[in-house]
Amino acid sequence: MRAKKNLIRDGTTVDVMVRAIADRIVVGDLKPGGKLDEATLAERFAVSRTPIREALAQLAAMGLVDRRPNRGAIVTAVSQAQLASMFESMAELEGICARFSALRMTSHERAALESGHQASSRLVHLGKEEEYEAYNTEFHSCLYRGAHNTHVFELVTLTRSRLAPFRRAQFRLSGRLAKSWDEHDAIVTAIMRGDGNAAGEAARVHVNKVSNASLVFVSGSSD
Amino acid sequence: MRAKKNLIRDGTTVDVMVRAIADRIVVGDLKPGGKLDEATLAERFAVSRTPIREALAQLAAMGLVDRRPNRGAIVTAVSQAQLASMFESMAELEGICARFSALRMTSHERAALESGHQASSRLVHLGKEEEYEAYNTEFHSCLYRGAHNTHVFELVTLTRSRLAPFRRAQFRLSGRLAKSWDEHDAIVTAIMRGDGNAAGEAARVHVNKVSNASLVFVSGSSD
DNA sequence: GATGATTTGTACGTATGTATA
DNA sequence: ATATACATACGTACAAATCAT
Repeated sequence: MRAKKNLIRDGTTVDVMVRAIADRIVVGDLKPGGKLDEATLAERFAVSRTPIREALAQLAAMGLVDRRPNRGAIVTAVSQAQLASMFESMAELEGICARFSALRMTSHERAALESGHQASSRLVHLGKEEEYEAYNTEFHSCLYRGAHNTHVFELVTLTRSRLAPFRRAQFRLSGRLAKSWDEHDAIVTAIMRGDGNAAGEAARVHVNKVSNASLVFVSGSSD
Repeated sequence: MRAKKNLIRDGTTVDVMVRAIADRIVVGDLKPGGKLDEATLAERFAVSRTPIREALAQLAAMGLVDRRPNRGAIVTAVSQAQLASMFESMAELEGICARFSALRMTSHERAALESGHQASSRLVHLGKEEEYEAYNTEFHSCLYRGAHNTHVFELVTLTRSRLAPFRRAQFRLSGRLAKSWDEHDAIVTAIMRGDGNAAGEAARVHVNKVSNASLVFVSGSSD
């Protein structure tokens, strides 16, 4: 009887729904401000309304959807100001992670960070945007883990997931790939030196650059 | 006019349940590690299991309860290490708020902060712990708002609510009241000067002191 | 402004999965 | 290890509220 759920490790149906709906939001399939009809979603995923409701509640707690009593749920429509505040928070949180990483990373973690970073230069030279984006995610995850603070990890992960819908195509801008690597390099160098303040500052600068790129992208689109 | 809505905004019963259960946890009525039986809670609050389930889901998203598939929910049992990481996060977040506050508070906000702070010295001299605690909450809320960053506000509020169960009696320790005021004073002074870095540093120091006091309390008590 | 239609909120029943003897 | 007991997860039914006409 386990044949059905063998593909991916799915705990409960609610979790599957959370990921499914979140994906549709992140991918842009469901647009900010768009209505999320429980019955429609239930039918679309061939489940009852109950798990959909719980999934929406969780997504609301994550901040991805907005849910008003008796009036249904919509994809969270973030204002430009709110978006800016989220990017600013992200920069601060990453700054914290980088600072802590510089002070606390194990030698193994440092080695992994550096080797991954060096290897990524190849992706830059080849202009492999997709692959660099994947590496980039891992790079930042290294910083989050390297901070050795579970709560900061949760906060930065939460913020990152909330920002996800607005970070598409961040590497499409001219020269962002090479610049991103240089900024990573500054962070890595500082961490290797064990210079927490420098690492934090470099990370803040880096994320702020990404933010500006994304904000330009978002405001460029018509909404 | 709907008379009820103006008094308290108790939209849905789920929200009421969230607050009710959260209160019982924060107050210590439900202890970390304690089982949260849906049927029992439903009976206790005279509602069906459905809103209880949704409330538990939300509380799980907030991190106050831990919910394992098919195995029920328990009040989140935080390890000493996790608790330390949360306090550390809190210090960082408050540092960010104080730094931003120093740079961004309106003149009106600055005036309110300073006047409240000066007025609170009276409470210290009179040894009014309860009232000072209430003021202290307001003081920190001022910093959160003064940062003018909605996302940071959410993060710091979330973290604060998670720490709430462990912050009881923080002012019972010898001399904490006067020391707290002095630390506040350093923060306020830096903000008035518009010195962001000094304000951030002062806030971090302040929260770390509170953390140490609370950690001693937690590890000292045997519940 | 009232009424009908649609959608959310709550109650409850059944089955599956987990823990215990 | 098998079976039994029990709590949870999901589905369905009904009530209440919102909106559209």
